[in-house]
Amino acid sequence: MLDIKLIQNEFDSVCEKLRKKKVSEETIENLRLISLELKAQRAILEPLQAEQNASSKLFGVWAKEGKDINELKAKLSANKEKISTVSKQVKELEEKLSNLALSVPNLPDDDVPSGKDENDNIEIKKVLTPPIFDFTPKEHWEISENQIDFERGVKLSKSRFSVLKNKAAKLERALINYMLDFNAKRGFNEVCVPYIVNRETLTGTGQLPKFEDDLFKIEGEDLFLIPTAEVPVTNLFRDEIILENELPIMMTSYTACFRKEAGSAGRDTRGMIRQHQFDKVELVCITKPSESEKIFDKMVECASDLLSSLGLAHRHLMLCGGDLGFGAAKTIDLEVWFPGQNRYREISSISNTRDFQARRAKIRYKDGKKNKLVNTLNGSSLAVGRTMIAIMENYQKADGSFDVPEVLKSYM
RNA sequence: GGAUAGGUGGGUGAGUUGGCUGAAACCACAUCCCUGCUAAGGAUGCGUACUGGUAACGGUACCGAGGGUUCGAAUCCCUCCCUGUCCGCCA
Repeated sequence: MLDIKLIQNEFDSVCEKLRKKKVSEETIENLRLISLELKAQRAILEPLQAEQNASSKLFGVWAKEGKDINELKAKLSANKEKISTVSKQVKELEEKLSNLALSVPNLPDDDVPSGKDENDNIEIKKVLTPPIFDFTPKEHWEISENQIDFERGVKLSKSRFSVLKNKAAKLERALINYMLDFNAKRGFNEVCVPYIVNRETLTGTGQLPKFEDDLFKIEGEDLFLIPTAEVPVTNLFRDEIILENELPIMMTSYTACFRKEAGSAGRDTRGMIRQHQFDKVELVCITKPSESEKIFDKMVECASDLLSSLGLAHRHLMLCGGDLGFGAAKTIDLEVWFPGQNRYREISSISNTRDFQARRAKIRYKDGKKNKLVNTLNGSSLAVGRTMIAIMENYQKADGSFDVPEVLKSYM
C-alpha cells in the first residue's frame, strides 16, 4: 500500500512513477480525492463526537446531583442522529479508500528502467558460459522419461501436475537440502511455515484483494494455499514492532508453492517449467530502510552464487517498470541457461518491496522512540523444479542420461 | 466436533452492579540523580493510528473482530475468530 500522504503531497511525482507501472492518473486522482473527502468528513464528525462525549459526562454528573436532565437528554439524542449520519458516510469512504488503496501497485525505484514488458528488461551481466555439446541437446522431457511422470501427474490431479521418480525424486530432495544449507552459511535462518494461510496474511504481502483468481482456495474456509513462502514468512512479523537491534532479520524457507496460473493458459504447457505445484526455497529479509539496498545485493549474490556452485550458466536481468510485480519497487531476475530450449529462462526473482508490504502488514521497528515501517525483501533461491530440469539439460549426455553437479553428490 | 474458562498497552495483570479508567500495579525500556563495582536505591518519562496547532498543548478512534442497546460500554446483548482445559478423534 502506498502512503496516502505521499499521494496528497507529491501527487505529480507519484503519478509519474506509477506511469512506469502502467497505472492511470485517474486512479491516483481518485484516491487523492477520496482521501481528501474522508478528511473533510472526519473534520465534521470529530467535533460532534467531542461534544457528545463531553455532554454525556455532564449527564452523569447532573444525574448524580439530582439536576434536571431532560433538556440535556433531548440535545444529546438529536446530536446522536447527526453523528450516526456522518459516521455512516465516513465508514463508506474509509471502505472505498482502503479497497482502492490496496489495489494500487508499489512505486518503482528511481533506477528502474521504464519499459512495457519483459522485452524491455535490461541484462546486467552474464555468469559462466553455457556448455557446448557435441550432439544436439535435448529438452528435459526428452531426457527424463524414467524420471518425471507427466501422465500420472495428470491422472492424479490434472494438467500441470507431475510425479518425480527415481533419480529425479532424489535430486529434488537433494537440491532442497543443499539450497537450505547454502543459504544458512550466508546467514539466513531456516524457518518452516504453514502452506495454508488466511486472508489477512495474503493481504499483508499483496496477493489479496487483487489476485484472488491466482490462488487455490480451501472450500468452505477463508483459507488459501500459499503461492510462495514469501507470504507466510514475511507475515511472521505482521502487526509486530521489532527491536532495532534485531534487524536485519534474514530467513530462508523451503515450501511447496501452489498457483492457478490463471493468466498463462497455453504457456509452457509441456514439461515442468510451469506447474500448479512446485517446490521453492525462498529468502525473506526484514530490514531498516537504510539497509535494504545492501541486503538486496546480498540476496542477489546468494542466489547467483548458488547457481554458480551448481555449475549453471545464468544472467542477471533488471526488470523494467512494466514487468515489475505488484508489490515490487525493484526486481532482479536470474535466468538460467537451458540448452534444450537454447535460451535463458527465469529461475529466481529477487524483489525489494521497500515499505509497501510493511505498511499493509504493519511491520514496524523501534527507531529510538518512534515506530517506523521496515523494508521487506524476498527472493527465490531457488525454484527447485526448474533447477532440477536445468541440471538435467546442462549435464545431459549423448546417451540420454545425465550427471549431477559435484556439490550435490553427498546429498543424493 | 462436544463441554467449559478466557481474550485488556512491549510483557505479566487489575478493572465486568455501565459514567471520575485510554485504562491501576508490577516488569521491561529511556533519561537523570545517588553510589563506586560486576549489585542496590531514588526521580521522571513511556500504547497505536489519524487529526488541530510554529510550539506548549488539544481532539477523535481503538481494551480479539464486527454488529446492537444506551445520553454514555473494556464493562450489557448478538454473531464470528482465537487461546487454555476436559472429552472425542488422529499422524
